[in-house]
Amino acid sequence: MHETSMSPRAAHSPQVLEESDSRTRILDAAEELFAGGGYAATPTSLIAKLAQVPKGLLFHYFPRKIDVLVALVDERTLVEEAKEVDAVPGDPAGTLSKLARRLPLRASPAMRRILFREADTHGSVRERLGRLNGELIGRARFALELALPGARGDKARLEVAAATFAAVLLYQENLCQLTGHQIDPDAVADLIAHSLA
Amino acid sequence: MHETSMSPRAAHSPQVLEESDSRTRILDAAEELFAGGGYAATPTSLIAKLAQVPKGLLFHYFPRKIDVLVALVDERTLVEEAKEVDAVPGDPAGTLSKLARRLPLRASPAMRRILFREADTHGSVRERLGRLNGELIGRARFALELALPGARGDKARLEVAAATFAAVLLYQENLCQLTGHQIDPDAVADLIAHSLA
Amino acid sequence: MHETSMSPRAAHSPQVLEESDSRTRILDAAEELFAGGGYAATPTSLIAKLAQVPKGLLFHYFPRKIDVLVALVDERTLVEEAKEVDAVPGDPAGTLSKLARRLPLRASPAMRRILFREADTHGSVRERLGRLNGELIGRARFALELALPGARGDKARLEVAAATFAAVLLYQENLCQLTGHQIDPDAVADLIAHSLA
Amino acid sequence: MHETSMSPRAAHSPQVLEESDSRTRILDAAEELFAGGGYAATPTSLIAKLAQVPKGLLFHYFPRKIDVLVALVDERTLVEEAKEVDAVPGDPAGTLSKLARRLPLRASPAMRRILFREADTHGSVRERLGRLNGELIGRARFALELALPGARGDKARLEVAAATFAAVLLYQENLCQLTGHQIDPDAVADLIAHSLA
DNA sequence: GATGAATGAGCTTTCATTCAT
DNA sequence: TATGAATGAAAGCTCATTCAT
Repeated sequence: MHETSMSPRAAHSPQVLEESDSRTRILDAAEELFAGGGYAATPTSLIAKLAQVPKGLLFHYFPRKIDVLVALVDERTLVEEAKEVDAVPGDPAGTLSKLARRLPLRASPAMRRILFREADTHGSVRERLGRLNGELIGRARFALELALPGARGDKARLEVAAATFAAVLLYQENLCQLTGHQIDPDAVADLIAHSLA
Repeated sequence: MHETSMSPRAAHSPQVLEESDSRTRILDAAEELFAGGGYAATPTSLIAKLAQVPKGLLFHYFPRKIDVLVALVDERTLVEEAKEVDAVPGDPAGTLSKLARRLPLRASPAMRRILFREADTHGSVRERLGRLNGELIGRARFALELALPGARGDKARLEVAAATFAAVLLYQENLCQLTGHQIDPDAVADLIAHSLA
Repeated sequence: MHETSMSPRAAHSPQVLEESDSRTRILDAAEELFAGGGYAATPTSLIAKLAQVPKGLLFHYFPRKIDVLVALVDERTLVEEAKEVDAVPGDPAGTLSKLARRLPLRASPAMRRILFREADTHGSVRERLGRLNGELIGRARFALELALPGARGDKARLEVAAATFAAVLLYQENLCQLTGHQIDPDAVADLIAHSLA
Repeated sequence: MHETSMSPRAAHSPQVLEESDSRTRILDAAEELFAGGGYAATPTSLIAKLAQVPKGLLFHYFPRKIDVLVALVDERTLVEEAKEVDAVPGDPAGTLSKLARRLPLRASPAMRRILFREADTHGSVRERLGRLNGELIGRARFALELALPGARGDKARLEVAAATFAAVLLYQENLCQLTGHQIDPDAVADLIAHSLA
């Protein structure tokens, strides 16, 4: 409806998904391929082919291959400030469950897989992974503090609980699928809540 | 019977010890390099150089590069049957702590890093990672069952506790060091024990 | 009279001086870069960047890269007719010294370096280098004839003297600086004068 | 005689010219091409083709393209110590002429052309050119000292004469052929001898 | 005139793998 | 079993040149 009524030049307007700009298509392709086969094993030629751009254009935007990975990490793993944590006082299990459900923050599963795989190869990736992990722990800690207003458990135990929950969340998504072992975040939330009771 | 030394002779003659055989040195080098930079980013020439063997010899033992990885996974990630779990009835926290301290099973930290990184690339690696994870969970479950003879918590909760503990152990070793966030396994053991009380 | 500004208009309007026109800036940049790294090793993109013009504009003025070199040679190595040679009769040494001091003719040191380097690659460059060399020899010969009115030495010896002086002048500038060996043109002028005495 | 009596493997022995080893053929090809078109404008693929070796082998011997140039300079521009200079006392002109005829030292004309062209691009090349020039001047000075035992001219003038002769020799070979202007070294030797008389 | 994204051929280099010895 | 020269496909990257705006 919109497309036909606009103009013959509508094909070039940004809202037409099929024709998103080249740079974005390159990053899309790279995200998919890096997540699937790893950075080192993905030739730039394959990225270009999947993105349907000539190989030279890839290097127009990203002078070196590593710049594609860096751009991906810079632009697609933004860890937004935890504006509001949806905590339910007196219900730490439910609070953690809610947190788990909002997890993606702004990094797709593919991006998180990339962060894990390439972390020890490239400094900037490692730093982002650290930030993501830190933010997740911080958010879990904050949520638990709100959910347990009495501050019943000591600080240290809260910290451990937050780190454990973060570990399960990141671990499960990135690796349990590889092994086939599933962990139900809600059950873990429940477990942790019990331990703080 | 012996899996690392093929010839009984080599294993016994003392002077061979210092000049460990070429095949072993190749695997040692590959383990180090694959863990450090990843399989795809490690040239066979570098493996040969680090192992101090000529390039041709590497291909004598391992006709294709992938065979080095497969051999590594086959020979250096053996998950031994949990013959005995050192459980202390009535002390689930201590029991888990003991389990954590014996974790290496028979896969070195380097090998575990390799398993994680290359899991989604090579089927045989993925399968091993699954086995390792499964074995760890199973052992944690069994340990907890022994430590809590009354079977106080229901089966499902025990399972979640075991999976959570396994997740933290593997997560921390493989990724916390990358991010700098430390998790104390003993504190997690304590946390989980509390949740089962 | 004015050699750099082709159009009288540009030469007179004051505001144009600081923003010298794009074409000139391109040639300035190319002269510097070709002299420094050689024609083949200098990318057009670098010329454009140094000239602070967009890449496309360079190809607007010079459709092919080689046209930049040709324009440089055409416009910046003009060998002017030897209108007047400042000869001092009876003082061949002083006459040659004067000639040496006016050497630049109208080719900068950078342009002469370019002529030497690219001579065997591009015909038009080679031809210019030949003209420059010929003109220099001719001028030296003429100067010596004027300085030695008696025509004491035979013609052939005068010719050799002129060629030797030209060789030293061109050689010294283009290569002595590379090797660090200095030749004082005045001393050579003196030497040659003696040989003709 | 030797070849046939040695063994069937004689075909691989070094004295069979037709089958000189790959590394030498690569350097031969590079010398020819670098002298002709310049280092930067010569693709490694062309070197390999002319040398009749696969492209990969070139990089087996010379990991980077520049290493070919460096090897050429290292191995084919040896400046031998001037053991004996063939000086004729009382005949400086003849002495210089003799020197000129032995000029090649051990750098072929092609190698000398390469030294000149690539001198300002690569430090090691520049250094060799400097050494070559210095050695030539030194030899000319020494020859003149022997030829003029009375040390009639002062030291400084001898030095200038030596430098001038060296300049003409190097200049003529590398550049006069480009421009077509010939300088007869014997005539220059004569000229210089006169100036020292 | 001015602009910079787009293009693809070609460049240097890497690398797994082979093979004669 | 041991060796390293040999091989060529493919990788990352460069670059002159075009072209729509």
